[in-house]
Amino acid sequence: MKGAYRELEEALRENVGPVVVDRTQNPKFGDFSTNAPFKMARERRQPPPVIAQELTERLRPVLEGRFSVAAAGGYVNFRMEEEALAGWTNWAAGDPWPEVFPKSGPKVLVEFISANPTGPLNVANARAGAIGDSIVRILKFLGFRAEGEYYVNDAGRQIANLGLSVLHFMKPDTFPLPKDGYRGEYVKELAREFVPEATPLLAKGPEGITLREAEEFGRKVAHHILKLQKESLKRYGIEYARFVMESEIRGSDYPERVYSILKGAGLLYFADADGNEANVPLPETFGELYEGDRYRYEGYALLFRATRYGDDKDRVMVRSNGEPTYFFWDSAYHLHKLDRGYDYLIDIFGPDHHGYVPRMKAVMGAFMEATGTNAVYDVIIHGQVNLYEGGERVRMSKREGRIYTLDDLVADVGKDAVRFFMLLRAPQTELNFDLDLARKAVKENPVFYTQYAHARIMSLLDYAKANGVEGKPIKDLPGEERGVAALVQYFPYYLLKALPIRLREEVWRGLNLPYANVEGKMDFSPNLLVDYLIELAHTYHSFYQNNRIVGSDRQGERITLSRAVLYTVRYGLNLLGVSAPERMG
RNA sequence: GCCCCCGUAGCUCAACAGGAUAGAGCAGCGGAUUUCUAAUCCGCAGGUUGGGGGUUCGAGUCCCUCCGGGGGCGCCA
Repeated sequence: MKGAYRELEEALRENVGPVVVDRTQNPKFGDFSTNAPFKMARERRQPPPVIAQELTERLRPVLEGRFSVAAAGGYVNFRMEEEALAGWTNWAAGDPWPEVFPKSGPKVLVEFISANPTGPLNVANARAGAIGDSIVRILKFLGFRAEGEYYVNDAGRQIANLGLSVLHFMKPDTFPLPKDGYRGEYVKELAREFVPEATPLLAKGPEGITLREAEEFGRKVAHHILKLQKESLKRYGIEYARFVMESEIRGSDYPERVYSILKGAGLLYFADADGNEANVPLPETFGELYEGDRYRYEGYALLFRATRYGDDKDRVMVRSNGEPTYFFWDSAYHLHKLDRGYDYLIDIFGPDHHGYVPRMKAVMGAFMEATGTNAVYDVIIHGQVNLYEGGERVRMSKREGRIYTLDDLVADVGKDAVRFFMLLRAPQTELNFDLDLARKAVKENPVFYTQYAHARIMSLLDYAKANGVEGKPIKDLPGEERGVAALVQYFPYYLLKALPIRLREEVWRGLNLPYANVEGKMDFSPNLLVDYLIELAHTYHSFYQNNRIVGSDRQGERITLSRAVLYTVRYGLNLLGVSAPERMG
């Protein structure tokens, strides 16, 4: 058995084609509907109601016993037959969700957070983490081979900076704090911990230390910070398939490959200080840009013709002083990803990285064209997070040390509330996070409200067991029971809705059903799943309030119904990274 | 100046690929409790979807334009 939604999709796709199945807005139209007749009207030069009528007659025998089918204007509406719905509910009460979709879909890589290992994770990282991890979980659930990945910028000037900052707090009089140095309380703490590693450097004094030595020391510190970040992530319920170190990318042959691919495609050139293309021939390899540590093309920057791929200016890959840009190393990393054979590569960036997207898309476009690789690359920019407390915006200031970290947030309101709240709105929108509300165990708090539905059912099942009441197969669904049962069947529907259309169609394609080839943006909407869970919780609370379960003449059936809700809420919360507690408080 | 996101009920937000009467929650008002967890439920009220124009059988959704809020525009990361 596959559940009502999947059975309907399959029947429609096999008999009509890749049409859109919707939940009806108004229950009087049934449970599901399709507006396919409107879409087919133009091509077939027939009015939608005529097509709707025809489809209705075609589908009736196919869906016999499962759905009643009715044409209404240009729509075709489907209503789950009571006996069939009873069967699907019995099925849902058997904890079926993990098996609903086969696990052999497209390979997807989702990169998220990738914060610099120079300090604790912050509130924006919490948003990216909740979104990214949830997307990976939902994709896996729907059969995709999805992985989360974290890119660690453990190399370069900022890491040297970190090292020098730590040295400064060890010997403030001897070692000046570098410009753009790190100064939070945590840096002082690191200064206390890293004395043994720093001893040789401290002896050399600020003038005696090379940039490379500062960076090597900084990297040790960075890896320690990364360890702390990993612990934060663990407390936050996020698990990655892997962490990729920038230092390893730098030491691999990927920088050389980036150079050779882009040069081969005629997409690199030297520019003078004014940005004008210079008549200076490119060397054969990336390595030949240097002689030892010396840059051979002093005064000339190496540019990538990003404008050929839609960016509004060409982008610097190696500065005129010979130092490659962040963009260059990131390109190497992304080439590495591309080489690993994913079908979809998704990056989740914060709103401050907005301007960075066109150049990444440009270089990825260039890589794919030059190497003949065919993957979909897209970037999700999530909105910023505003914390509110006591009705006022919580102002943060790095300089004054008033920063609110992921750890603070989790310690304050709990992992579950943070993750739930972070997913409450569409990823690209701004999010107002009400700390007071998140802390409260009241129904206005949607996390609590939803978890309570789960705990309530657990408690009910205990009570039923103690009273010798067992679940019985459902045969009919009178009164409010139907509404509860119907909503359970929407679960896979909302999982699909959380995906961009393109990936939704991949699911059907993977099941060898007709599918639509859809281009377009990779907009994920885990917030729709969140809304659904709140609605399911509400519907159950209402049913529970109005209907006695144990002791009623339908006690066995109502236990079965409650169990169907239980597993659905549990899996739903699990996909959000939120726990499903057995009891509250 | 250019680019991106956002603008829907008093507040926070939905509206799934352009489809049916724009939906929730909170706040407000009125009700329900010898409970299988009232940590809950039921009801009422609340809208010119920022303004204007266009495309369409049909627009909150697409296009143009204006207004407002946020973000980005570096040989920083």
